[in-house]
Amino acid sequence: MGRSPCCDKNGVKKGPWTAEEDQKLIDYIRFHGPGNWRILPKNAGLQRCGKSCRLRWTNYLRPDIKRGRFSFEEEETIIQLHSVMGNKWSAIAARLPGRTDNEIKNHWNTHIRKRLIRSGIDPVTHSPRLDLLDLSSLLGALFNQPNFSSVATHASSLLNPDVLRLASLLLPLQNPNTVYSSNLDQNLQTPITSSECSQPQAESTTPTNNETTSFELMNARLDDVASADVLPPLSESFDLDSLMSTPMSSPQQDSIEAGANSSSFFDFGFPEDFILDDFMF
DNA sequence: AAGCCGATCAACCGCAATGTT
DNA sequence: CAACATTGCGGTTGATCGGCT
Repeated sequence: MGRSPCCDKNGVKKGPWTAEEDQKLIDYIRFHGPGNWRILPKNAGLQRCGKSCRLRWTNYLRPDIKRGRFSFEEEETIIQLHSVMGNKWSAIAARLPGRTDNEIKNHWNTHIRKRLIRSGIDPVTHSPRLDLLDLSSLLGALFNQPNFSSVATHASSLLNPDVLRLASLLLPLQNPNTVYSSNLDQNLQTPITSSECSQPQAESTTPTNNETTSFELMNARLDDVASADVLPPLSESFDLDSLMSTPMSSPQQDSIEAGANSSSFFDFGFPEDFILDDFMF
């Protein structure tokens, strides 16, 4: 036996409320007060489920509801509260007089969340998206260190080892002072805009060697640079998805897409011999 | 003018917590 | 204490609208 329905589905209207229905509900609650939602629709002469009446009242008809656009201050408050509370919309709404949890949730999902993503901020953690946004800068600085091995030891505890290995492959291992480093230095100084990211950048990043890129060769190559105990071999299950999502708390697809759009990760430029499919197992 | 598409938001659904018998 | 009812909450859906082609 499943859970009994909250109301009898037969004869119960669904969908948008009419002005007449709204008026009936308002009149009833004005006289009797809210509550007893199960019997309310019958007493008020409404062909609605009690749950639907409660929702309509709390989210739309309540006299203390403030409607209209969210002010800048309200948005900032929501962001602040969300960073502490997460998706506790009712708790956030309790601190924003006149706003309902539903309204705040909708506004978050349609406006604020997208704005944060565009700004390179993870809307879940409220931290800068270091994994994608500044990965090239981070790794550029890392690989240009003269004492790379010791730095990598520390970095490997912070980053997905697969990221480090892939980045190692993409960097000019035999000649670290080629166009790659200048490209990376540039990245350190100038943030990449999304429009810039969409531009192909292959011409300045083409390596000269024509080695084939296989899984084994990759590991062998990396072993020349960093000792194996610093960087473990690429895991068999490694793929770009894991790389893209590693430090991110939210697996939501559009976060990934937005991150990729604004990311400077691919500004390394792939060597000609780099076969992306080699990473797709 | 018509069709498509993305954004928005009201409303719904399912589940969990809480209250009542 | 168990069973059931009610309420609250967060995620999701779908109708609507406006911009674009």
